[in-house]
Amino acid sequence: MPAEASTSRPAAPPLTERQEARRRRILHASARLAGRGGFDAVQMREVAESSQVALGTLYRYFPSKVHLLVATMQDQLEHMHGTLRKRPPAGATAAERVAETLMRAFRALQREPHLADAMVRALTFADRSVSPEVDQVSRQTTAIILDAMGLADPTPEQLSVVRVIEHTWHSALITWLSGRASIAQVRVDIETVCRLIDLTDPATARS
Amino acid sequence: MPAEASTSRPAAPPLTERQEARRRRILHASARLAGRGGFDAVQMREVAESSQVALGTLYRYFPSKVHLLVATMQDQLEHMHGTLRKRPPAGATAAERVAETLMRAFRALQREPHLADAMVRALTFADRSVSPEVDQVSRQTTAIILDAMGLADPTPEQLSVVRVIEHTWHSALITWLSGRASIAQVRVDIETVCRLIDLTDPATARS
DNA sequence: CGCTAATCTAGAACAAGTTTCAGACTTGAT
DNA sequence: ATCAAGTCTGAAACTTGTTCTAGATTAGCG
Repeated sequence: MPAEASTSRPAAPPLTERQEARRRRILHASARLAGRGGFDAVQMREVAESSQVALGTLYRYFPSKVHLLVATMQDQLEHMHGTLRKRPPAGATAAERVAETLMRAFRALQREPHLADAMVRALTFADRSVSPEVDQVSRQTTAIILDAMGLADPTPEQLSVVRVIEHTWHSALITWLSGRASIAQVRVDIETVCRLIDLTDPATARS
Repeated sequence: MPAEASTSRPAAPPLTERQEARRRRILHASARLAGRGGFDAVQMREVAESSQVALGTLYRYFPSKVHLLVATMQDQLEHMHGTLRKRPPAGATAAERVAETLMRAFRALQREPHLADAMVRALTFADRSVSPEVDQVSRQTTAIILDAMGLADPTPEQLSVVRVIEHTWHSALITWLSGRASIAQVRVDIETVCRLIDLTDPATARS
């Protein structure tokens, strides 16, 4: 499977400038509303009005609220990945670096808990019709973790470890967002799951 | 914190027989509809009609669709735990037994993928207002895993491992349900995360 | 039994996601 | 410049979760 081709739909027609601008306005409005009351505060009519676009147009760009929020998350993740590239984690072992990276992301989310709520809820609530977009988010997250590990071409075993880390990351986030786990618990759980890394291949520790 | 008291609301008034029967009918209808089309197929009006109860009554018993589906999951989990007790897993190590238990549960869910979809989506979509109920499900799951490990009083470290396993379990289930991961991948991920068990305390292996 | 409070019912009403449609506007090609 | 095809708009309609109300029923109690 080709690396880039798989991230774009069958043949995404290129957007004109005005269309690109509309798309931006929509994503911006979505993030703004989400930053206020979370998932419920992102109301499609309000997003449309706020981004100066007709409701029908909003649905042409994003076929559902979940699509919209997942796209919003893609947007935010790109930011995050960029930021992380600039100041890479400094831990000695791969496990430490991944844990540090995730905790850094976690602190960023803590600053915008409502936005985090909207994005994560959308992500886990997404059904099959959103699979390509969710998958894209997953790939992006995988890339961030592999970056932190300093791995270029992981073994299937290591990929499984990365998936388990992502599982833990998403689910721990949810339990925190819904008030069922403390920040401390999330940290401990992240550190716990990161131990799997050195278990799989202690050689990645120093490199 | 008291063991039993925390699972029941401030003072759950005892239900009369007819009320108990209504509650059963509702849960049964919910599971039946979920078994067909999953989350979307569980429509409150239809649940009400199907269980011969007025819509308002349904909402008195379960204050939202998510509450209803989480309660449905509690119901199913009890079944499952009972079944598991009768034929406990036979692995040599704690990790093997937990993996076997989860895979058994997974196979059960595969038989009713739509029901699984409805329950898991509800679980992860639940907001703070459903926390007590979701927490109850979480405790039940924890109990099942600790049972499989053969642990009576776990350390905080071990509890973190169990939480990570639960995180992985839920999230892996979601990726499978939304068609983004294969059954084989789920198995591998479960086995991967279970390795954390022996890492924490190899002594639990035989017991 | 007869009363009172709580519960249940049928149905309307409301809220927000989604769909639809007729007409106005853009875009790209000729 | 002009035409056809595609896109955008505004507004109404539809769907399903949720709330509300007025009246009927039931449960518990003296």
